[in-house]
Amino acid sequence: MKNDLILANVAKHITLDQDEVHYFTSLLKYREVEKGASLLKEEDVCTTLSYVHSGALRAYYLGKYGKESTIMFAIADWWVTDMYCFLNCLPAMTYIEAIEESYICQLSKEHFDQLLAEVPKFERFFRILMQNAYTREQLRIIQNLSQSAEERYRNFLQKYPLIAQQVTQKQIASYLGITPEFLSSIRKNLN
Amino acid sequence: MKNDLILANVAKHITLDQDEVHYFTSLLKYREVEKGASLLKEEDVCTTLSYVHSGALRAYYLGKYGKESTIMFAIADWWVTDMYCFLNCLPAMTYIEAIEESYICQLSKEHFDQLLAEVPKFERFFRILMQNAYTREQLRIIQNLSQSAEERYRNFLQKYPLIAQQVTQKQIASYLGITPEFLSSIRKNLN
DNA sequence: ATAATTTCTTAAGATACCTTATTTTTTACT
DNA sequence: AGTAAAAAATAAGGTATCTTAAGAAATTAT
Repeated sequence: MKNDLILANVAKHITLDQDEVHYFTSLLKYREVEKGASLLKEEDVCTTLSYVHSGALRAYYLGKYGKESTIMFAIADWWVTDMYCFLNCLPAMTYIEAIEESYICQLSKEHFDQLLAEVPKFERFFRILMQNAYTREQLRIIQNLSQSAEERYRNFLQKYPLIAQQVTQKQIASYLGITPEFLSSIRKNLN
Repeated sequence: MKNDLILANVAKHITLDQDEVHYFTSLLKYREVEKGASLLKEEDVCTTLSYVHSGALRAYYLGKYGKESTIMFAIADWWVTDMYCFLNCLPAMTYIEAIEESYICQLSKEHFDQLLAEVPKFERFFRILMQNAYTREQLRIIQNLSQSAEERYRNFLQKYPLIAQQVTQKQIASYLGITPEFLSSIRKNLN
């Protein structure tokens, strides 16, 4: 059934008994998000953590003069939120939008806290989730600091081939920190 | 005594009873690192997580043509390691060196795993540590993508005033992703 | 299907940031 | 204290990447 995917995701790191499975799934709310719709807007208090069941979302920061910087793409089996604002119950600094029709599964901050209190195994689960997120972001920083735009683009294609197919070049450019025009010229010179 | 600092750090997020305190501290190894000495070199298997009791360390990546990119500075009360390689028992991708004479306290990977198994509260502690590291790195990515070098420098000074005093401009430049010459020219034009 | 938007490409000129080299200043060593 | 080494400043010329603008291609909406 529909909980299979998220339960398999959890089972990668911890083993739940039946009661725990039942309790955990009772906290989840499924939701459909149309292509182009916003899940989170800047200044909305960010109250939910989302698991992507299907589709694709994009988290981005809106800078001065309307310049977008893509923070992450989240396709099936990824978790996404404005983590800092979620954890601290603050208005979001970022936007999250669906770049395809998506089906997601949400855990509110309240339920997140309850879950950690009731089923301490989830401390382990989220420790590993945060660990992976941290090391991923750190690698991205290293690459942003040490590589040229072309190298970063090649890396992106290699690391996220599925995402590369689902998103526009404009969005990839904003993830790499370059303009779409420059990405276009990189692509032209690739071979 | 010497464990006070690290215990206060732990106590920010979890409360230990006396046995747990005793067990935890029994796993720690204190170590002095001279200014300029390496704690970790690329290709060494990264087997320890370090808490900085006093002094200052710097983690950096060594890129093509010998270009250094500073990943993080760690002053008193910070934790530092090559997290990805520590967690996965892999040869390090980065270097860690003391930029001042430092006194650190180390937890081996083996003891780290034991600690999590024996005292599950530490899952919570490290979940929060990883969370904070993740959100910090994410903010850094947003700033790297959206701000000019001058803005990033101003931010750095504001966010890490203590670190700014302890490290050289060359090191700050390599943290910001610019050359020391360019940082020098930014500083000249600041007022 | 057609029109309307949005994305992608191309190209010329602009700018942020880099490279190299030299001098001055600060720090480390005996 | 004096010397060697490293860091910081300065400046000229170079390059990666940006800006602007226009047209072609693809996607979306009517």
